[in-house]
Formats: sequence, C-alpha cells, structure tokens
Amino acid sequence: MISQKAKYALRALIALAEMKTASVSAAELAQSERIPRKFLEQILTELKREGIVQSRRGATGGYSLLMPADTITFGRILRLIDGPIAPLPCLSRTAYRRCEDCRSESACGVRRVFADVAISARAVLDGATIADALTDPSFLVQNRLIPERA
Amino acid sequence: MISQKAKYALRALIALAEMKTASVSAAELAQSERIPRKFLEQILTELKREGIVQSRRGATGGYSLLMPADTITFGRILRLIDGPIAPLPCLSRTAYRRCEDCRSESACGVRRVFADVAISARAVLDGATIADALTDPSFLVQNRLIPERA
DNA sequence: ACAAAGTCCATCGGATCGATAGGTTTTCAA
DNA sequence: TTGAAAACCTATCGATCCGATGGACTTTGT
Repeated sequence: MISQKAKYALRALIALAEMKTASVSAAELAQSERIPRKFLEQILTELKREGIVQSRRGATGGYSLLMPADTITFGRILRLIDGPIAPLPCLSRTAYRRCEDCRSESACGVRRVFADVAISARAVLDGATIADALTDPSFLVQNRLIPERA
Repeated sequence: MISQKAKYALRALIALAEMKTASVSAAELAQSERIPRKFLEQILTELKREGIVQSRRGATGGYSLLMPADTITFGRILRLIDGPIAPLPCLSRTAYRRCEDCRSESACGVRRVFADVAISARAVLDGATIADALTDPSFLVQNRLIPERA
C-alpha cells in the first residue's frame, strides 16, 4: 500500500498538469483536490526541493510544474515520498541495504522471488508519468502527451 | 517493503520444507533461522490457524507443513501476514475498500497506473511457491518439486 | 501597510512494528 | 506420577511512522 501522502502528491501533480493557468495556490489546490491544506504545503515544498515544481511567494503566488508532465514518472514521486520501491532493502537500487540476518544474498530464495516483483513494479512505475494519469482523455490527445490509450 | 514478520514466515516455511524430519520445535527453528523464538511462535500459530502448518504439543512436539511446498504461494503468506498485495485499497481483490476521497474510481489516473502494478505483482506472488524458494537446488530436483530452474 | 501566499519547524494522537514476558495447557518420558 | 518440554494465549512495551495541525516568519503584490 502506498501512503496517503504519495497519493496526495500524485494527485496534486496531476491537477497542476491539468491546469492551464500559470500557477495555483496551495489553498486552491487543497480545496479542489480535497487535501488538507497544511499537509499539501509540506508535500509541495518537497516536490519543489526535488525540482519537480516551482513556487512563487507572496500575494498571487502559487505553484506550477517545472517540467513537462510526461517526464515526471510515478517512480520518481514514489521514491521521493515513500522511499524505495523494492520490497526488500537488499533489492533496492536507489537505497540498497543488506538484510541484517540474511546468510547469503545470492542463495536467498525469498530474494529471488521478490526480485521479480521489484523488476516488474519498476517497469510500470518508471514507465508511467503524470501525463499518463491525466483525467480528461481529450486533454491528452489535444496536447499530444500520449499517442492514444492502449 | 514487506515486513520483517513476513520474511520470518517465509523463511520458516522454507526451512520446514527443507527438513526431512517429521517435525521441528519452534525453538530449534528459531535458532537455525535466527528468528526471535517467541515472535516465531506467534507466526507459526498464525500459519497453523490458516491450515498451512501443523503442530503437535508437549515434549517432542513441534511444527510441520500441512501441505506440499509447491502449493504454498508467496501471495498467500503475504496476504496473511502483511495484508493486501494491491498498492491501493481500491485495487485489492481480497480486501477491497473504496478510497475515501476519490471522486470517480474509473476516472482515477493514479488507480489506472497502480492497477498494472497490482496485476504484475500478483502474477509473480501467486505464481511463486515455497518450493521455488528452497535453498538447496538438489533438493528440488530430488523431490521433483520443480522440473528445473529456469 | 496590509493581506495573501510560501516556508520552516515543532508537535501531536493514533497506529503499526518488532519484540518480549508470563502464564496455561498439553504431551511425553523417566 | 511427576517433571520437563513444548505449544498456546494474552498483554504489554518502546520505537517509529503516519497523517495532520499550528504557529511564527518571510516574501510579494496592491
């Protein structure tokens, strides 16, 4: 199960991608997406630090995407918010950690099985982008973000 | 990330499958697998309640598999110990729950992407069994639990 | 100057995780 | 028949995480 926070982050990015307007305030975004405002602010700040989102302070300030929606992968957001995608620490590429009590990594049957899970999960999550998740299909076609939905 | 408890459960089952002897005490199993004994007892009790493992009480008591190792899937153990495999509650087959704040399930872009993750994760986990994870390959061949390792 | 908005940091209640502890019941063997 | 070994049951614990809230501060446009 992914965290609520990661869901919020993804939905916020999708909403930002759908907005034509230059920027949206956290308050507006919170209301339209039904996300607790202060919590959303934290999330957006993280996304900003990652360089995914841009902010402008002061009155008329707000947030906007800093990169094209079809270059922001689910995998990147998930790793940022929830940590490694791999189901075992010893299978993470981005945050490898040896399993404390494991005798031999190469002989570990549990690891062998979960390696397959990790591979396929990564394939999906590093392949899917915010653009793939936009709610209005006509938007996708109009903007040529995806060729067509398979 | 799967829980430590699920890892213990899988390792315990693998160890039980590898044992030729009729039954093993929790204490022995705990020592050989380096799992906290009392914690392991809880796990084995759960596995027993599920009908995966058998127990005999009293002196000379212990645990043994109640079904062939190649019929015990990773998916089953994971669901028992860690809960649903699906990354979103609204994608779980075994424990479906609507996402509280979701407007429309069918229009949810996040859901669409994670549906693919769920499908592939299930394919792997419901396909892999304890027999697939046994450490000693010769055991597998000898007992014809798998034809050969791909 | 003031209001609106982002930023920073602390805290909080509740849940979960990993484990430990102690007592009870069953069983076997001496 | 009694004592040890083992499963079984329930409670509790400390640490961490999760989801969220609050307040103080800074920046910015009008």
